[in-house]
Amino acid sequence: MDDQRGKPKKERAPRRGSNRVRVADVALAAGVSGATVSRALNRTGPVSDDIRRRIEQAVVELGYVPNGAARALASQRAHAIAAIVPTLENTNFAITAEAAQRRLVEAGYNFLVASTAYDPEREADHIQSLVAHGVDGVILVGARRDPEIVRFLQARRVPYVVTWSLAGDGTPSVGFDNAEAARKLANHLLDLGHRQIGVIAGLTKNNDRAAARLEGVRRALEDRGLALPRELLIERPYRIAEGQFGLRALMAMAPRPTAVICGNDQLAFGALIECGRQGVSVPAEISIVGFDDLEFAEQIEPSLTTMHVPAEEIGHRAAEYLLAKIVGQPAATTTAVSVNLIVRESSGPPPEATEASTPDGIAVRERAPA
Amino acid sequence: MDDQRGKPKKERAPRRGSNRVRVADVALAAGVSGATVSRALNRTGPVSDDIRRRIEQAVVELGYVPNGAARALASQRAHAIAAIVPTLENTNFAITAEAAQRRLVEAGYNFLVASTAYDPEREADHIQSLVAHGVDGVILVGARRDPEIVRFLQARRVPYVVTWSLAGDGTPSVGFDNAEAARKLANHLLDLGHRQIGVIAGLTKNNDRAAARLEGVRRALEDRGLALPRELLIERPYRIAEGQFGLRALMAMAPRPTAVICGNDQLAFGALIECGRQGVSVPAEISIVGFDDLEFAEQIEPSLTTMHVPAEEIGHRAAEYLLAKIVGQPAATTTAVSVNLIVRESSGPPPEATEASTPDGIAVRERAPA
DNA sequence: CAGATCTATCTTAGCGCTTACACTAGAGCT
DNA sequence: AGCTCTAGTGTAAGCGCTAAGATAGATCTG
Repeated sequence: MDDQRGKPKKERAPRRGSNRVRVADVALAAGVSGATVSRALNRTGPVSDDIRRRIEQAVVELGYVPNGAARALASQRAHAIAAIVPTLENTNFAITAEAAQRRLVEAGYNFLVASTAYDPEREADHIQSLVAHGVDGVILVGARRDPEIVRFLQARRVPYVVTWSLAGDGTPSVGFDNAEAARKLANHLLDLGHRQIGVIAGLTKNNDRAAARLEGVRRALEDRGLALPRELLIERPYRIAEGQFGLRALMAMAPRPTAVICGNDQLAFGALIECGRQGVSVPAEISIVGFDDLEFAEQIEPSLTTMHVPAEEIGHRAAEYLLAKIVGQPAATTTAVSVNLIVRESSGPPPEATEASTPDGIAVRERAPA
Repeated sequence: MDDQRGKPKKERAPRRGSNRVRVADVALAAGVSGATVSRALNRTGPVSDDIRRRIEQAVVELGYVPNGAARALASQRAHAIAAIVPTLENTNFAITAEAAQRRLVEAGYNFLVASTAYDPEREADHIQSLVAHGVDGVILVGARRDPEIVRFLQARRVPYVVTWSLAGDGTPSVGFDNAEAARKLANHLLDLGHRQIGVIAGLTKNNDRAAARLEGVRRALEDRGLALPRELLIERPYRIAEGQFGLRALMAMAPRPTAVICGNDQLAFGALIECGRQGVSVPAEISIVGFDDLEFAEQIEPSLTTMHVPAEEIGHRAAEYLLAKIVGQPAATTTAVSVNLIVRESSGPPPEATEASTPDGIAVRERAPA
């Protein structure tokens, strides 16, 4: 090379980088070029068995570990996928994330998480930042978000998949129809004879799942000519204490509901606990149903009737989808996982059941006989 | 449309990379060199106010976002930190991870997670892989692990911190003394007069926290001249159903314990539920205590006496430690967070309390009076 | 058997950024 | 005035890896 710059030409400073083993070292040891090492290691081109063996041996002997950043820079692939969830405190999302992580790590990908606390802006920020940092795919929760951020993802050609919801439009998603599931839950109660049904929903503001569940309940009621009176609907954050609060509020209503549908199990646990506290017997006096089927649902007293959601499967399939998409394989845009109504002890017929409704389906005021 | 590809002397292939805005573009727009842009953006050298302003404006106008891989490669810093936890299903670890993530993202770092399912080998694999991929720091759970992996971390000069335990040796850690905390819990029961104490511990095999808690209980008993008979100790995975199992087993023992210490709240919930199911009144007939203070602990009937652990604080401080370490700032090697005994309804004096032990402290066989 | 076709491998040019070092002015001293 | 500093900027050398194109044999083929 030349030396045109400055006359004194000082010995170039010692290398900046770490002193770790590099492809060049492996190549030298195996007596081949770096390109061949790369090809052998990434199975990205033909390499003779003999050479491949020599390379593998050299890798082991030298303890070579590829440099992720360099690989990412050169190949434009970070080998990392991110999940952006509302919160990890919700066991469901934790389970979904963990399942995705398991599958991804197995496929040689790293897994990043970020949480939004249900704040769309934070979600947008995270998406931007993670994509900028080069993740190869993104797992999102919920189908509702600013179209701009969707365009951003598409423009950057970063595969993404929505979970816990089914996206109507072309958006890739793995989840289930929250409205339909909630409708089933409501129908279970309606079929048992309940007509005064209260709802303790999750906050629907930035949560399409919560909103859809509520919508599903409304639909079920409408199908029977009933409506959800405003005073029987309570929206609260997903916490046990809020479920307790919700139940107290509902019990204070004049036409006291004979059944309460909760936006998730967390709220239902709270409701159940509050019933216990107030000496209201479940399901004799009131039925309570939840949604998600957390571990506790089966164990609590009385055990909780709820909608089982395969949280783990959602994570697994979302990972699967991205993995396929990244290598350009076709993959079903929409994957519906099945949710199941699990009827347990917390739901039963209303107090003075069968006579409780008039022919036209309008709920009749309970007149406590004593 | 195209024509450039023609046969005549292949014009260097079109650039491989994305067509995104790069520093060079920003530099051009701001009329400075790339180096200055880098310095301005990373505050890594002096830049005049005027130029800084021009650069910032160009960044906004062009929508420049730095390429993480290139930055990582050039600077040998990935701006990413990983947490390796046993499982995210345990709300405690989820909370710790989430808190760390929040702090880290705030500081401009990405956050990776991997879970081990309490398998030391998987933990080692994850550590290797994540460090190889260039993370700048690692958050670990528990202080016990193969010295080799610790050496690896040290050799690679990757800062790491252990959580949920306090490491005796020089290992950086933020947590608490599990043994001491468990000892307090046991003392609470002993002070109430219990002498027949059963334990449903977590699996201690690859879990130093579980082991330490058990050890703490043993120590408390020994301090009063008591021992933990083998048949009163049950080790089970951290699940509600296992707590139920454990309680059933304990109830079948001849000297039926008057109190049960559970390795965590999960197990305690199971025990509590099983008591309810078997009609054993808590705390009148038996006291149950847990460890962790999950959300449910306060709400369950009867509410659970347990050891409160600041899971969030642990995550926050662990992140803080790594952040400091990465930039070479000093940081306390050991951060003890405080745990607190929360006495609730599930613990009380033993059935026929005060007379239950002989002067020398040896528990007396309960002879059911009927 | 020359030319065409493959195959396995090497050469080399980046990927987009940071940073060591060189350089230029103006400020501060003596 | 001559000198030393320092602040602000530019130049260019990589960081460690991948991948396009070039190359050299080996294998066909008519």
